[in-house]
Amino acid sequence: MNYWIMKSEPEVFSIGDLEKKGRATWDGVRNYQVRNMMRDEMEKGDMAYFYHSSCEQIGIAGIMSIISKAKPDITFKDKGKNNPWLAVDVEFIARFPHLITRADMQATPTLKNLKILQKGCRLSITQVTKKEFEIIQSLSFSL
DNA sequence: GCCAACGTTGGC
DNA sequence: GCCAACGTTGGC
Repeated sequence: MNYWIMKSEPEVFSIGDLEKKGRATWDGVRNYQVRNMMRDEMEKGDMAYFYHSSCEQIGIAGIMSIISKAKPDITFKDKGKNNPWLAVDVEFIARFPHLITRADMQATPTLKNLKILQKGCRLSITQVTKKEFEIIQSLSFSL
């Protein structure tokens, strides 16, 4: 069982959109490092936080689970080339009553190694430890 | 909107 | 395979 943080711009796809749909395909990943993680390390049953990026309120908005293995990303449209990209299906679990902001996480010393907080991190999906996952969950209650 | 930090591309 | 130029990401 693995734990993840997955970024999305809420103007494109938000936790509210996922809540309405219940399930969705996490597609559009166009980074080989991220693709390889999806292919090699993501498993059905993994847990993931939904992170809102590039917006007014940056931070973790809720929880979802991974409900499929990596499969071809059908949003890739380039006939003549074979499709290197992958997607996974996710399912809504919960929306946090209050967003856990980036600043909240930066102010938490035990989260200082979070990849998402490192300068220059542009990976849309990063793995977190079980410990970090639990610390974030505890923040959702204490804020 | 700015810009640093990456990733990708393409000529050599 | 090197590396400059370019494009993209994403916090601020």
